Amino acid sequence: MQTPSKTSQLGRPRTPRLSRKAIGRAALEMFEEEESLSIPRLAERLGVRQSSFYKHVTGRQEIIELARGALVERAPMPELPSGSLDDVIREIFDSLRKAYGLVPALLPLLLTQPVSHPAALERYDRFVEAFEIAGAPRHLIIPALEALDSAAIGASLDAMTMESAWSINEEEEGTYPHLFAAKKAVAEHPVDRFAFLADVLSAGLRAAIDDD
Amino acid sequence: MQTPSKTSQLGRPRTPRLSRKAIGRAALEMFEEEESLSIPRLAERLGVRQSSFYKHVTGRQEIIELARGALVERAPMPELPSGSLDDVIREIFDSLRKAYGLVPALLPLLLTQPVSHPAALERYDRFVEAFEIAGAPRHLIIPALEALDSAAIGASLDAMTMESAWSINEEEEGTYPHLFAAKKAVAEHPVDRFAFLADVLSAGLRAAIDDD
DNA sequence: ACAATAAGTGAATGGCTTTCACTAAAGAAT
DNA sequence: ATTCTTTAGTGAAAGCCATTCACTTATTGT
Repeated sequence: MQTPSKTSQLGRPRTPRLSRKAIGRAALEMFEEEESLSIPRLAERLGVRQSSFYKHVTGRQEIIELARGALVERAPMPELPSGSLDDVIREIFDSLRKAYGLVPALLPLLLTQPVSHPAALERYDRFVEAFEIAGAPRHLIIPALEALDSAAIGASLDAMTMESAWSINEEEEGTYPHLFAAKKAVAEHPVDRFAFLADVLSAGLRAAIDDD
Repeated sequence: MQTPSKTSQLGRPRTPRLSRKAIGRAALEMFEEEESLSIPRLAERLGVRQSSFYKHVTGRQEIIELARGALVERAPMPELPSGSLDDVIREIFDSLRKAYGLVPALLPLLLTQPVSHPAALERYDRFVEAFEIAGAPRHLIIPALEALDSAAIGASLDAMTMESAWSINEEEEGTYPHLFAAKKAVAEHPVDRFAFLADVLSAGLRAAIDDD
């Protein structure tokens, strides 16, 4: 009479070891901690073999989409201001950047595939609703949302690429004088990029929408 | 006396088969045609073995940076308007989107590493110069340029992801009613995303800059 | 009780990037 | 001119990766 310490793990387990939700969450954690996704390493994290994933998911792309879902589910839906257009724009942008800021490594991968996870679609649906309530013309809502989304992603990535998006040394000061001076100026007089972008988007979107 | 049809290709060739410029150009072409970069396939294109690259380049990342250089060198520097801020903003945005639109597959990879190719740095240096001439405050030039860059990348990627960034079927109309309606509205009343973004950025950046 | 299905495994395939000892030519020094 | 050093390309291999598939064991439906 031995404790069934059989670790052979063959055949169907009595209790499920995986689920789409667990996969999404673990993938998201992996992106945060390792800045990349590897299926063998994800399997290790979950105490499972790599081939097991393919019972729940068609491939890598789908795991990435599940990570998007996990990201959305982690950040609670913000109070959606039935407020002014300005409030709506700032609230959405803020909500996006907060989520994206946590996992910069995931962003380039999210950019290359359409949003299909239900939790994410639901979130965007609410964003659209807020735009409607604020009185935005319906045909401009999608373009506006796309603009907010890429701006939030771009800013989060810029924030990750430490130092600067342009890598130049001291000795190249003479080669790129204007760029160098501009970098120096912003170093001496730092600008909060998120606040700046929020201002730009708010003013810009309101102008574009009112012109309609 | 035989024609030296020896294809053994061993040892140093009499005339160089590779150069950083040729590698960058070929990589860019490969991104355009195959939407990805693989070193073995790039070697095939250039009639060379994969290990040869490592005599000219430290690795994959550097090849991507050379592709960035090739992209910049392909598009001629636009006439830089010593004009109004509005002109400068639109000219830069247009120049960026034209370049990026040709190689959407490359963009996510460019996003994740700083600009270091001299041709690219030189181009950005001129952009900064144009901002200076237009009278933008120096510490806001870099943030403004970052905003233009991410917007151009985001819009080019959105344009690639055919149909829509949000993938929903007819039968999900009820699940995401606002999103669905907004998609329908923009389908019926199409919006040129680049023109829209140009308007948003122009108005937004001018407002943010004038507020200073 | 039994068939069908579902979840997990193990092994293999074919792709990828990078490294390194090797070869042959070019360029520098004597 | 000869020799030495450096340079550009090769070939083979190591160590990753994602994906597939025949197999095993449990659960579910009849």
